[in-house]
Amino acid sequence: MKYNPSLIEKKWQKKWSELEAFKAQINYKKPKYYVLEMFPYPSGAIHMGHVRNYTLGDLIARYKKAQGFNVLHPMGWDAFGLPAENAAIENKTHPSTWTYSNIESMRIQLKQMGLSYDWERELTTCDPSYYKFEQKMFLDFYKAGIAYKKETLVNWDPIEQTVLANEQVVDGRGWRSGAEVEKKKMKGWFLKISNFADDLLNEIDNLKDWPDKVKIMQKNWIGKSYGANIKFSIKNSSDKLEVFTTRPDTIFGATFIAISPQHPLAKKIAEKDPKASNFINFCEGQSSKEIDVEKAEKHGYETNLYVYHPFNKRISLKIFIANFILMDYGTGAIFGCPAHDQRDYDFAIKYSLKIIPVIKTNEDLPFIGDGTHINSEFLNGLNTADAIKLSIEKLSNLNIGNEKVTYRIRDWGVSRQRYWGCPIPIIFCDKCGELPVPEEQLPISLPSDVDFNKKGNPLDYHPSWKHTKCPKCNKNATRETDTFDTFFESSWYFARFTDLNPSTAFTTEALKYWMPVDQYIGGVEHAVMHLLYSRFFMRALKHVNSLDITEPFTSLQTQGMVCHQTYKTETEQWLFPSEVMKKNNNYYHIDTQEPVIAGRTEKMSKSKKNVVDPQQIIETFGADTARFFMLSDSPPNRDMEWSDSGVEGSWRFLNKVWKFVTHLPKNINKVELPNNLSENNKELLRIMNTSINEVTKAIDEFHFNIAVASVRSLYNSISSYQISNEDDSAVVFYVTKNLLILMNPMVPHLAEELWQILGNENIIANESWPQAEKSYIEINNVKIPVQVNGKVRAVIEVPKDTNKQDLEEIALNEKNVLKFLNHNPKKVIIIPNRIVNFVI
RNA sequence: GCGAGCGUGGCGGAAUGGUAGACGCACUGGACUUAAAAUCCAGAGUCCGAUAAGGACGUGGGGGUUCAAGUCCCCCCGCUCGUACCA
Repeated sequence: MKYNPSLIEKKWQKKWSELEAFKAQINYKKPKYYVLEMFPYPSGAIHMGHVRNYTLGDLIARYKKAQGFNVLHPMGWDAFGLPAENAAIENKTHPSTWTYSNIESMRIQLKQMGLSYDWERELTTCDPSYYKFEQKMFLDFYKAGIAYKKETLVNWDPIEQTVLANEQVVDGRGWRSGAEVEKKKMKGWFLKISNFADDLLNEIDNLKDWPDKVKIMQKNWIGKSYGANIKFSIKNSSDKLEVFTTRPDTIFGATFIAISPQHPLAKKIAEKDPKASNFINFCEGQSSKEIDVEKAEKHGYETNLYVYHPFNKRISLKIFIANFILMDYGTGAIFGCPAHDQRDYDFAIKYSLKIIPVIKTNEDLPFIGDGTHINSEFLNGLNTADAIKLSIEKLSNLNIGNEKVTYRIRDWGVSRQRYWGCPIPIIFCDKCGELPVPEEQLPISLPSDVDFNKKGNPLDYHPSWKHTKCPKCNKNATRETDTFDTFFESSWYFARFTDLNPSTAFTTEALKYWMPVDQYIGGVEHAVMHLLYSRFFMRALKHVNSLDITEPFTSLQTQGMVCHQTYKTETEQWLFPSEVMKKNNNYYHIDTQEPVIAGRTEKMSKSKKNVVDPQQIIETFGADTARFFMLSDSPPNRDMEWSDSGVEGSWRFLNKVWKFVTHLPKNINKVELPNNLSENNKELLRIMNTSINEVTKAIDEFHFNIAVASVRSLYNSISSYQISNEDDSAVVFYVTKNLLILMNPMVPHLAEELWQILGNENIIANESWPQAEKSYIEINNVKIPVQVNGKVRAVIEVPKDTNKQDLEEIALNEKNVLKFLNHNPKKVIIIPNRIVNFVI
């Protein structure tokens, strides 16, 4: 009987489903474990990134089940978003039709992988039964002052008459129309994440099982900084200009003032100064992406306004309007101290402004570090910390400034001017103004009869959808036509999985039992936004008494990307790996035989065609091989390279295991170990118990590649074991059973089938995880390297815990050690069971 | 630009500050076969040496701490992720 994955995989998938093997139990007394992988956008087909993500989660889910936990392992669809609208325009299919048919095919693919999901808990975010709850959440936020409306600048495509996402702007032009993108002021809805900034920041330190890199990125994103606000008096005016600075100590180095083009003062200046107005228009036409703002050449407009230096009225500083000052940060105005800030320095050089050093240094300017203050009147002689403290004290004594904490994080703009998203439940009435939709009218569903051939937002030009009655005065009114950012849906789906109750978003008991998610797994690209929004959302929902959770994810693991070599023809056309063949270390096109250039290994992407279709792999080798390779190749949090030969290696290994187990003598099915174990028996049991420890530890530490290596080693030991009597057979049988249990989370179909072939009646999915027995693992002898000056010159084998004296003596009997010890050692370092090092 | 991460044989990777290269891929030799594939056995970081014993070098580059550094510290280079309307 040959290993036939397509046969056995279908068989066991059916069996698991019949037995409801992975259904989360409603037994709130049992210890629980909630495993979750970031749910996918239903793009149409699963890709290798999904296969990796979901294999990692499935391994954990099956492992925790074996350890006796009541496991919740659900799956759903992040189903709103731009691609559905793009497909609607390109293929003339309705976003809903397109999305739901994609979900159908992807669900089939996920099932083919044998993932242990509780499919009864599947959810789809574009379904009104899901999004109706978030309309209620929004209304709660609105009433609690967490949601508000304000003006922002958006990318406007004048030809398409639509707002463009940042990714739809290519080199300043609309991706479809090619028109130069304009900036348009628009009102949109925001959530006050800034109100929670301190708590979001402080609690990061309590996220013990999150990767440090993610925690650091979130801290930096929130960007809490301590400094001062300083009110400058404007010359010949009663107006004040307030600036924020983290370095009030450098105030005597100030040589200019710069304000954002969006600053109210800039607008006031522009009213009387057409050149200023032109400059502001120019700045607003520039990209507002952070990366573009930072990289753009610095431009300033020199106004004819001055402010007085706060501590010396004889000094006045000119006000510039500058493109690199962000209105969203601080007060939208800064004082420039070129000697001690790189950007101010660049600006000062460009506009020939004075540079006054106020910190003593021998280094080149700008000097950013700490030091003794000079040219700074009352701050002279102080270091940075003391100077900051004293300058703030003086400012507040004079009533022209105060200590100030500022955050980099901006409020979350949740409005999108698109059709395929959750409608925002607000009504505008000419008489009564802006009003929340009464709760009994929820959900506000999307209309299905929309036309994507017209320009603009389908919800806006739909003939009837937006027209409604004012809930207060019953006169004609209109609906909000903006829909939510799709991060809205993904900010609470994990809590929804705990109970899909149709009438309420959450049920307290289920939430209390299942939340928080014990293990969350997804791409590192979500390190900040999705994860921070989710953390914020729980706090916001708690604030409006919807639930009582602060942190949604106890442990987080971020997976690396799946990469593959790239191939190009000599005419620079990308090729799929399936179009390329290798012959004598050269690459050729499989059909045309033309030479192919093999490029570097990069993240799999459709544009470079370096993708391998999981469907193909599953059909050729089976899901278990795909899973096994995914786990074996690289540690989960690093990038991995998909290679055909690696897959074949995994396939070969699974075949070996299959052949070995199916060829075990039929009569060896013994449950008990023999009473008198031979040395060989003991050695095999030692290896097995060591493997149990290794695999367990590796899984707990998320080093699944090591777990795989350990399983392979164990197999190598079993398969090379010489069976010479019945006792040997019994031991081999016993060890093989344990091997299968260890392999089950990795290759569940194969494990089930072989388990059954060994004569077991229960499924292996219900077996308990083995515990290593210490008595087998203990060893008598250890090998210790002997070094001379840190270089290994011999290895000695000695009884465990041999004392220092004996170790030195034994080491000094080694010929090769003596060869390098031409005189008495200056120092001898001996750590029992570890090392002997002679220093000469 | 800013923030974060990563860099170890031909390749993927392993290594509580204590024998660098576990486990695998590719490769080489052998067995089996008319032959090939598959399978099994063996070898293998590079260089010197005899294919041995043994030695030198070796974890992106440079410097440092230490009896001992892939691991800790400083500087540099390269690649990747994020950068707020892609998900």
